[in-house]
Amino acid sequence: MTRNDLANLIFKDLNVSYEDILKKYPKRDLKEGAVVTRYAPSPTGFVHMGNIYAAFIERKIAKQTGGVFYLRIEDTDQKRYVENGIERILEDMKNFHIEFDEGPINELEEKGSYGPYIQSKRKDIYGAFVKHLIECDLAYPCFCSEEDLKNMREHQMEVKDRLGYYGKYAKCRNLSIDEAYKRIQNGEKYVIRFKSQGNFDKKIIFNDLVKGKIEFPENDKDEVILKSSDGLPTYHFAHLVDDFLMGTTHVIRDQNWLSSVPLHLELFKSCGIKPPKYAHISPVNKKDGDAIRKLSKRKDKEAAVSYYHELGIPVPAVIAYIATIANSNFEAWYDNNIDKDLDEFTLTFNKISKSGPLFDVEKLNSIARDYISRLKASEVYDNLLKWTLEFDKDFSDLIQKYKDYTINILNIEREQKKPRKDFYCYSEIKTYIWYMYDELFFKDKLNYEWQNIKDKNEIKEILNNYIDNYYSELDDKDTWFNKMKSLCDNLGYASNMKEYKENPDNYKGSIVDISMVIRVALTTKSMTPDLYDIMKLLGKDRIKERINIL
RNA sequence: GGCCCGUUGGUGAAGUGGUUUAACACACAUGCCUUUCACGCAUGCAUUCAUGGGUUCAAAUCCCGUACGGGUCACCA
Repeated sequence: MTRNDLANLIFKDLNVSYEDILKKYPKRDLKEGAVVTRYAPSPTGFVHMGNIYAAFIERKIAKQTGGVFYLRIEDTDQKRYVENGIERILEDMKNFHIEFDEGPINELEEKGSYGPYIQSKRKDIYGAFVKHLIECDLAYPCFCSEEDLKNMREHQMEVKDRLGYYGKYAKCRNLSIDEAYKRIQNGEKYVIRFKSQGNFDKKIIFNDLVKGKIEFPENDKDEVILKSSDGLPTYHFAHLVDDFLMGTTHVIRDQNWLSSVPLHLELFKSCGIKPPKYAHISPVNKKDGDAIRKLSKRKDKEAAVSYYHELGIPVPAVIAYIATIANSNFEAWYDNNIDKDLDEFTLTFNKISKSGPLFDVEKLNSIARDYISRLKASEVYDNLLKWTLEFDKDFSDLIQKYKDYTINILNIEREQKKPRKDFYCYSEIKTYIWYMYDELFFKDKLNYEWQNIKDKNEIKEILNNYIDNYYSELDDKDTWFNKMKSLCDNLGYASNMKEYKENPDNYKGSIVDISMVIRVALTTKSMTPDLYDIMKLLGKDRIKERINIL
């Protein structure tokens, strides 16, 4: 028996060879400096902000060098499969402007010539590689049962030895070819393990693009590379094969892979393949009381992609926030280049947080508020319409019926150097402007937020006097304000704030109180945008109507 | 337990041996403003960079120890 016989027995159904595959996947023809990255999720269909953060970085790094960014589905653990998982991933990514040059485009089809991009469809490819390794005496079948491994681990803990399948613990490593052959023929279950040549007492140094120089002991564990349960490779082996064949130049992945780097480096080395560059990024964190922990899809509502969609937080703002936590210098760039495309910003590895950014909803909201404030009224209208169509049908009917009117409302104190920053999301808008629609204003019992002046008679007197003797729709803002002052003088309220502050006892109140009465009467709210504009949009008849119901 | 990584204000952070008496932004507080709130403007908010020691004329920045936090040690990715 030779190793080749053993390899042939294990892969008797395989009809591609290692050499065939190498020929089938040529090196990518890229220009100097072009980077190839990938986003490689399990097909659980669940995308959360941590994924968006990682994918954003992966895509950005590739695209800014004129490289390739592709999607690879890592479904070697079939337990993780979720119906329509791929399509959901694709959709969420697309919503955050993360698109792939290559990869699956739905459950069945894909684009790009380095596929298949779904690992479960690459079984033969992995097989050919493993077969090659067995022939080269770099891999071997292992018949240890789960029970055996458990016992081994317990023993190791007892004698305080390093955990794992290595050195003297690697029992199947020295099985003769004949014995292995026989046991396989007898139908015994086995996995394929990598035959490590490493020495734990020796150090390797590698340069992580985010974390910097890191020193590790060499790998000496004979890790499983092919599982017996489904014949699919483990992550480590799929990483080697796929990232090599697909031409990944930079592997950007979660830092939980950092400690596997010695293994991966050895895998590449034994296969005579140049390893990719690595960048290990820390997960997005969240402050939970005093503790800092990973952003959790179960505990943190803001971790879910749907949170932004349902609230109507503008996607560009979320992306801008992601960019600011990815590279802190982005914020300054963004402030100075608000009109430029985000793709013009250059993301750098050494500015990526080593310890993991803290997700801060307040900060995100601030960016969103700022973003919406810079939009034109018509753009806000379009976005608002889109949101209401999905989440608030009644309101969407209303704003469509009064389209121009709505745009005018949204335009109050907008499209100027320093626009108002009232809302950070589209779901908030209704609570700010509902009173501008008679259909909503006269619908339910109103809850007026009266301030200093609460007396109904006083209020009515002020309002009637004002509407009958002062207000005209034709007035410009200065005239409007001067008339307000005259009203104050007439009723014993101070029209000049300075004088009022000096001698408050000389007056019943000030122009602030008078303005407030008018504001609350017309809107019920004590907080609104510019009163002059509101009144102008309402028109005198509707103003009268609102005064009369008091 | 072994092996790795990290630790600058309420938060994100800038900072890579010397104009750093630690930038900027968010948050917070106070004040100002010919209409409240908001916006805006102004001011305040780390004598100090987890901690102890060392190197140096000089350290947040380099080295060592300690503490705390995180990761990993699966036929899961």
